[in-house]
Amino acid sequence: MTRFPMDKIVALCKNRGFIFAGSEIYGGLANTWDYGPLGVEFKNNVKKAWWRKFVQESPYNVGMDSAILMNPEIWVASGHVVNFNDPLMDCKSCKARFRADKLIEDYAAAHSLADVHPDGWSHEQMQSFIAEKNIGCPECGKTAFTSIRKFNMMFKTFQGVNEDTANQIYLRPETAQGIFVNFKNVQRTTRRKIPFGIAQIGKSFRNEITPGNFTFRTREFEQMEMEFFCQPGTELEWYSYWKDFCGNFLLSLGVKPESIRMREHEQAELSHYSNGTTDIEFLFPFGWGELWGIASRTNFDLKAHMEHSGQNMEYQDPFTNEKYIPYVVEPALGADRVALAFLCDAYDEETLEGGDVRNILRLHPALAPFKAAVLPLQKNKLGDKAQEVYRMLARRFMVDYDDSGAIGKRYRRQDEIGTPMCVTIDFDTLEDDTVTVRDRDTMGQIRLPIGELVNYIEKQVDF
RNA sequence: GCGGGUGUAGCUCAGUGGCAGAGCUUCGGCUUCCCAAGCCGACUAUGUGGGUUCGAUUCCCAUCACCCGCUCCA
Repeated sequence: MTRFPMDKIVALCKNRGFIFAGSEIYGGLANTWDYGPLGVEFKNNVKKAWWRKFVQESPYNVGMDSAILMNPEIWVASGHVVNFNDPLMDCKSCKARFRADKLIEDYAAAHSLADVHPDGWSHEQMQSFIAEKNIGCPECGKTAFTSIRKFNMMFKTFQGVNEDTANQIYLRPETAQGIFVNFKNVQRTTRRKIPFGIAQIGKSFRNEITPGNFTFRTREFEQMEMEFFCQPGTELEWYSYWKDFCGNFLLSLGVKPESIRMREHEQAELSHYSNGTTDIEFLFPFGWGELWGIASRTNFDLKAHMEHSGQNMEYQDPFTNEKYIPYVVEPALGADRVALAFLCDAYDEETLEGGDVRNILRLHPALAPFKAAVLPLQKNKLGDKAQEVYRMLARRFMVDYDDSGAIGKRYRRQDEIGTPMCVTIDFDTLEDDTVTVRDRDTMGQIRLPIGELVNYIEKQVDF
């Protein structure tokens, strides 16, 4: 299978108005990206598809949209204030930078110290362990490190007029907590019985040390997360249910089976609160990258909020009257990331008989920015009729209109932005109200009455 | 944040201490009318800030951005 380099994807995105570099006229701002006219349609379609499968069609789930700014105590309870930072240290000799916990883990693995897990350690503990064991720099072998500096990945800002620490709040580093703190509200108002899930799409912010690879890792990103609440003991069944569900979601939207794989986390790799985690990975141009994390999180989050806020987070089973804190399965997906995956998977170049190359985005019609383009074969005499067809379709779908240049050139333009169907108006259209519908992938053509167009497109766009 | 490299038009590339060039793209016109045809015309650039100099796109410094390596987990 051909993997095209990322440059090609980036170039196409910039040229055709999918994604632009952020703040460009001021020299840019590292790793920020703006979605252009086609990009926003495309990304909205990705989100719509997810929402349809995870909320609209789901017998279990409901949706919500929580605030980005939240009470800072939430991040204390969730562990983000304490744990969401990287303990960094630099080698004084070769200037290489390392995470102290990684150094210790690697050392423990190399020396088969099974009971050494630096996850919960303080900086002092880590520092003295490194000194005690004389752990050296993996680059140059020297043992002189700077002291550990903590780097919290949460963006800080201030609420109100006083910029002092009392007013300091965070931009959320994940959307999940907005769901957890609303668990009772949602359960009560929707009268849901467990099992049920709450889904949310929204922006999150992480001050990553090393973002990069186009929109794969950015400091501002959009998440599509779902927290699924279930009875303790049933969580692993649901965990495997949602794993399959997520995989099927990607395949139903045209992701090539060979482009994705499931990677189950090893026992040692699991977070301390998780009893099962799987990553769905995608083969990006730069290699395999995580797309979708599906984690069985036990009752860690609800329990933490219950203890920290003093509010009861228990659910009472209406049949058995048993009270418990629900267990949670969380499929968390990056919207920008999965959009990028769809783009990489869809990008194709085809060499035609004449030798020239056709660029095609083989996006699933449900995801394509434009569902169809209306093209009059001749501008002056067929323009009115074409406009009429365009207006009719525009009431139902995003459609493009193009009357400039040769017809073949216009087909190519649409191929490059992933438009699945081209509706061509010719002189016969004026006689019998039929049009040519040209297919992006096969380049094949069929003749359809104008009256059947909406239904035809509707059928193609479904998934 | 560290090490190495690169910044000229929307894109791909020329070029010079003294008026900045080509191809493609885009737009307009003519022509054609079912797969990037042709002809005519038009728009658009030395990343940013400072220094040396009579004069800097060119030389120097800083800065910003991008690319390649160390990074992690949406």
